[in-house]
Amino acid sequence: MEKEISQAVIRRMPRYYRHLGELLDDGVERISSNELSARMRVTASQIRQDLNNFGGFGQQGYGYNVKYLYDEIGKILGINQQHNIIVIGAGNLGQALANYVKFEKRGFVIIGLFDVNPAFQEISVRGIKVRMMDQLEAFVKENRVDIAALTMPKENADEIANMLVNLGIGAIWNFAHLDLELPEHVVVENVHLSDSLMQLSYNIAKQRKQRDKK
Amino acid sequence: MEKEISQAVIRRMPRYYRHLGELLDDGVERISSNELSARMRVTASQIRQDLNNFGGFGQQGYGYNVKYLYDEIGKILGINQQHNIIVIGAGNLGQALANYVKFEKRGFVIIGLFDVNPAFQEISVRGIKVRMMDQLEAFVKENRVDIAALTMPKENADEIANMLVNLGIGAIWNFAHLDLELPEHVVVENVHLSDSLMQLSYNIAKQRKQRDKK
DNA sequence: GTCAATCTGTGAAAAATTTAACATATGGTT
DNA sequence: AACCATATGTTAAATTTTTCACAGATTGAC
Repeated sequence: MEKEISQAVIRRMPRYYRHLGELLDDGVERISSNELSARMRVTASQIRQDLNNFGGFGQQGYGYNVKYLYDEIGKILGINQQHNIIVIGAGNLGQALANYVKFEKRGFVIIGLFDVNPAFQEISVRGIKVRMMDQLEAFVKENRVDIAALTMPKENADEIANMLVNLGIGAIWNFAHLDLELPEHVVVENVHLSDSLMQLSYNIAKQRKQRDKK
Repeated sequence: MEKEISQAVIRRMPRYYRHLGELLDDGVERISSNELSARMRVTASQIRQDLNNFGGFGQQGYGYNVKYLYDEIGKILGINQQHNIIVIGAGNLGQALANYVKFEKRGFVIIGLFDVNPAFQEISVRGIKVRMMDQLEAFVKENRVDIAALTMPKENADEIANMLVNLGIGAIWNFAHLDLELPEHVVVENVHLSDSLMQLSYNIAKQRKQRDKK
């Protein structure tokens, strides 16, 4: 009889994880929801509510043990287990992801990098050679792939995403600027940079209006 | 007496804009909230409520004129005016942003690219030479810069962000993996890729649980 | 020109999320 | 050992967000 935890809560968890990691690096051993609240600019109540969705990690009169809470949130987010990632699209963005060392510390390992452009065959990123798309199917069948990151142009993204799903891949990290049409059971996380930029643009205009009013 | 429009609504607007753009490309002239609802997998009611925050763009018995609505949302998002962007950090991610031609169509123009690493001085992206950080201040004073995109490592991100704000830049597109500490009036849009990846990771675990239960 | 079908804009209801409030447990101090 | 300050977990209230429902406007068919 587990209650579903809302995505609103899940979206906040990585941020808690990040701040706790920073506290850990700074040698802080314990923290109260109030202190964390001041640091993160959210209400202490929200922090306690969020955490209590997963269990009581704190102690009355003491607060939270930073290391313990950090580890627990890590488990919740599935960081305790390895995730193998392939990146489809070896342009700058694909290479940026492949280069990002920090991901590996969290168990996210880039095991393959694919592109249609033969020019990329020359390139290898952190020891991973760029493979051509016609090798994709064989690769996926030979290796466990948990996540496919789509960093290619949107034109054929939907087609390739469906192909990947048919090959058994259950999760897509989508950077292509479109909404993928995929079966229910596939987990999709979108990173729409242009959407983000437009939100920024809106808020710039809003801020200007507020300023001019004064 | 304007009511504040919630960020929840604003986050959805670029998605409407994107879908309307696709419809426009497909030559669709009009669309009802119901049709759009089916396409976008959100309720028709939400679409109508969202749009009505900004005004009545539709017509009873007819629906919405795609071109008109597209343009209106563009205006709302501030896409009708040019935004000059500088990118701090000329690594793969910075280059990816600088290379992304589509942004320019929406009025987002990358006018400068900066890095601390002298090795990048050789590189230029779409005609933009990478400048060294010591030229940043002069550049910002000579050019109107609306947005600074931070694509450098987190270590000095906060310091540089504050420097940029002191130079008069009012908006930060932050890709560094930390929460910036900036004055109230600065508009910040975060793109935390590792947060996104962790959310994906959580949802993968959740999906596995659901599947195994059956 | 009339009428049925369509579809928006909007007020109200329902649901979800956030914040407040507090009972109760723990730690540290004297 | 007793007591006060601290701080969680949790229930309840407040707020926000989403969905429902429908009056009224418009279109298109005949």
